[in-house]
Amino acid sequence: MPTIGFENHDHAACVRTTLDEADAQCATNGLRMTPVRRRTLEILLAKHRAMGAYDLLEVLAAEGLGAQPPVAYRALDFLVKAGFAHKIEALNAYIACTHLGADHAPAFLICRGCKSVAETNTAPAQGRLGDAARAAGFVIERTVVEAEGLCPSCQADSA
Amino acid sequence: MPTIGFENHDHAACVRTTLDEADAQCATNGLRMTPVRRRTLEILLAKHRAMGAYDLLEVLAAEGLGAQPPVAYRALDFLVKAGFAHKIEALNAYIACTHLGADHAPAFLICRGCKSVAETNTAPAQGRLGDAARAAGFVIERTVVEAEGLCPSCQADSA
DNA sequence: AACGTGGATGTTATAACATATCAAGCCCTA
DNA sequence: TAGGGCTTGATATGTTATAACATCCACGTT
Repeated sequence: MPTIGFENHDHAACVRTTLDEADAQCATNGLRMTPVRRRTLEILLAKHRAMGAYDLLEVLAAEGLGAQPPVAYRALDFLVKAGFAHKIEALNAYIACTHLGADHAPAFLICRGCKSVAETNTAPAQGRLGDAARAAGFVIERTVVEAEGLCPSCQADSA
Repeated sequence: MPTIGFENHDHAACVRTTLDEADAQCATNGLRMTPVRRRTLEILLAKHRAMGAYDLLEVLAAEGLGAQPPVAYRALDFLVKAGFAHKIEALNAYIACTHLGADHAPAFLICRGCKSVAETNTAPAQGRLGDAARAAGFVIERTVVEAEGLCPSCQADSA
């Protein structure tokens, strides 16, 4: 599973195939991919960046898809629960999943220069965190792993 | 470095020695441990739980130490920058550091049952996250590692 | 076709978290 | 004792998130 985020790629295809995959997963799992939800995912995919709920809401509102905060939060909750998007806790923002279909514990590399976010993955239960949890008798259900720093191009800029 | 949080311990002593250590570090590093800052740390230590900035503010206000949000946020910023406290991103809340003095990359075990938080540590740059960062050319400056789940006593309760 | 159920959406309001800004005070030190 | 820099006081506002309740719509049953 590659780290996706800082390199270039065929973006239109990436959006299309991910939407298709999400549709397929909804069909398989009995989830309802409604217009607001689908458009929300599409916006996140197209932007390819972490977006605040209100940034998203602005776009939805301009398209007549609902102008109140709960609309955006409901759509995001759905996408996050379904695994189609992730919340970046350090930014209070949301981003489309780039590893759709893979059962993964996501981790993020967040550039403080250009605000881009790359998704990769971890196996937190296998490292020192897992050791500590086992030692404490703690059962891990979900992990948040985020690294802030500088992406290659912002390192070059600051040099 | 042990994981601190779910087990019992001599709490009064833990508060006292940590405050002393923080005072000592301020003296060493030319930081100013003012009344608001010291009391803020003491409250966090005594509570021994993640607290929202407004929970904290309520306590400070009752003691005449400043009733407006910036007072709490400034004190928390100072403590976080000094390494005396940490922000739990997944909760938008703050907790006193239990590993004061150690140069550490903190990690947290957050119980969704009783809301208690245990601090442990990680070496994120050494695991898969570090591998992914190196492969992407990303330089990590700070990491957020948080695990949500159930502590031993809440597992027992739900069984 | 009528009906009931459950999920999804519309809408209002408000809670919770966080910061910008500017004025005033304190402390060191030269 | 004057100046600079950090700290605090105070007002206002910005940002993120949810509670609560009404309405709608798809779907399966009668």
